[in-house]
Amino acid sequence: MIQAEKLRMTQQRRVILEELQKHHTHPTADMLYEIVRKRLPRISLGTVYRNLEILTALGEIQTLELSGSQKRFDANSRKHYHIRCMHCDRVDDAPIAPMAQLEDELYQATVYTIIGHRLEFMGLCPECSRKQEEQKSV
Amino acid sequence: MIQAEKLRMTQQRRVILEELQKHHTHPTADMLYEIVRKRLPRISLGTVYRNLEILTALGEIQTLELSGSQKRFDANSRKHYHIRCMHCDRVDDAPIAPMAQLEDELYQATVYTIIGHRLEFMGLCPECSRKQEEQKSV
DNA sequence: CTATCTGCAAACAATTTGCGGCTCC
DNA sequence: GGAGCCGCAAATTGTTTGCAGATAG
Repeated sequence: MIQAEKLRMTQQRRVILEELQKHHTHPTADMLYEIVRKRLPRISLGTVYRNLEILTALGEIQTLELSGSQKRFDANSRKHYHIRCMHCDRVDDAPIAPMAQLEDELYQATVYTIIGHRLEFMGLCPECSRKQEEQKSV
Repeated sequence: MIQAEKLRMTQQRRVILEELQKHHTHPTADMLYEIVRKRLPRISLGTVYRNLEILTALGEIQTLELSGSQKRFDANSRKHYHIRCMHCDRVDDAPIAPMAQLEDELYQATVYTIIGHRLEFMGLCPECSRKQEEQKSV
């Protein structure tokens, strides 16, 4: 259990949060590590992981478990959906509102107590769509 | 690229498929390994992984990338949603039909070419719901 | 001061892979 | 007979953790 009042605002924690807020690319831990390293060259990947976990527990950011082998991090902690490019792994916000009513549909049908849902779209980003079109026409 | 006509039906491959078809628990690779080991004690975990990958490529089964650190496998290769118990990690089919119209909603709003979506529900299974109720009343 | 935090390196967990021998067709 | 497969063990990948020294408040 993390107690907010015991936390310090270290240089590392502040820079990690600032850089995540700046980048809207939903970076993985190691991508963010490379970004943060430009400002704090001696930071370690372990510190990045530790702080991302703490910031998530505080509700400052959110940890995304999308398909793919790596977690992604998002400075926007409000509920929203994502779309991922199946070709280059780019992740963007899906511009549609969360649909709580999806859970209502299940409510009568399941023996589970429903707590939430995750919706993720798969597709091709504009760049990869274009490349694929070029392929076809050859 | 896997070519179906070059594949053999080995004992291992057949038993892995049979056991996955028997169990509707959406097992992880190591759970299935333990199950299959009762019939083929000398099988290796690597063989289980290799065959699950091949059977997925053939469309015989599907690999589920739900939240959590391990992949799950499902002998039902048709599109359907799942619900996972946040407490004990049990996974069941979510008894509602796939909603292709979710993708229509995004269609006009995004610059992506939409190819599909994944929807996963989180909740508490009956056993864990009950246990939590008991906790409260203490 | 001192509890919390960091860098480092080792540990861990899930999955993948190289290899030499085996087996299905 | 030989391409495809297996068991085994080592490698890889992403993430977590133990520890001794550093630092925020």
